Amino acid sequence: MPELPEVETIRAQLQPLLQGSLIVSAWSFGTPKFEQAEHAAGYRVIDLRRRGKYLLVGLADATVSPSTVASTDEVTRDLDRELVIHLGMTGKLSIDSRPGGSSPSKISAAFASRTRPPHRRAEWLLDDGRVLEFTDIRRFGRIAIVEPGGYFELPTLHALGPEPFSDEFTPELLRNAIRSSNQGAKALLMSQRVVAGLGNIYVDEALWLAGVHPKATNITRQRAVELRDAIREVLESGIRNGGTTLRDYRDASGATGSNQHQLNCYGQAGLPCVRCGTQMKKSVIGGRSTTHCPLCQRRR
DNA sequence: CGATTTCCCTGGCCGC
DNA sequence: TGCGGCCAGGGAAATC
Repeated sequence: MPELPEVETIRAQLQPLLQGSLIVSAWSFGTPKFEQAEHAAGYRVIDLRRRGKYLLVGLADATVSPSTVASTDEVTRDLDRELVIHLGMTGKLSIDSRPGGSSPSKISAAFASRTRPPHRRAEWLLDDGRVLEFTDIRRFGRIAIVEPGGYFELPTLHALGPEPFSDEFTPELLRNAIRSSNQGAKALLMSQRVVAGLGNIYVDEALWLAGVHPKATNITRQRAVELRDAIREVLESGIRNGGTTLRDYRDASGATGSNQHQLNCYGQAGLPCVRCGTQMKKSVIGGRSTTHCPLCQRRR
């Protein structure tokens, strides 16, 4: 279940490997959620950015000189398209570096006749013969080609809240959102509208760390500061540890993360709270399994 | 309009 | 060993 730290880990790995590469050909599984991958053919990769759990691959027309690419910073400019990739539950990105042939035509022919594993959903052939591969067992992922910044086709990305590490993400924003909704803290944080990038694991961890009940609809100013800080802390931990691998998650090199060893709340139902010893309780919120400590996370 | 529920998918796991 | 049933869950659509 790739959340912000997992996507950021993958982004950081792929950025130096993909920046400047020309996508000469593309293949997709052919279903609506993946078929737009094919529209990336003929574009050059300018940069890799991330918004929440979305990976944004900046593309420019193939006529753009690769030498101009190296000088681009993270500011979005001179992009002709964006390739949007969401990993869903089981999405993985990898690069096959095997030589695809000795000439461009042989490379293309090899790509066209390539055998693909059962869960491959998209592939992009690069001009040096490498192949960027997208594999997604459960097909909860999503690939789209959009005009730069034109996210209306992807409602969650379109209405995405601020990045958790940005100055825009303030305790006041958090507090106002929680107080002005009946949804409860967890459901709100899961919606991506208040802050971007949290999923089931890191939400449970952040609420536990800050001592906020998952269904809280009110929160003091002080606790809003603590929750803001807790969100940043659990995400930083996730990034530092290369992501959380419970079952499926692998980074772009196929390696597991190690943040699963740092979890204090997610998956701990029935076990004693590591902070106070009270038995952790399981519930269901918005169809997602939820764990919290009834003592540390009281409703107020 | 906001909140809640359902659905999409597949593999792993459990009990019989 | 085989098999039915259940669980996991992000986001979009349907429904309340």
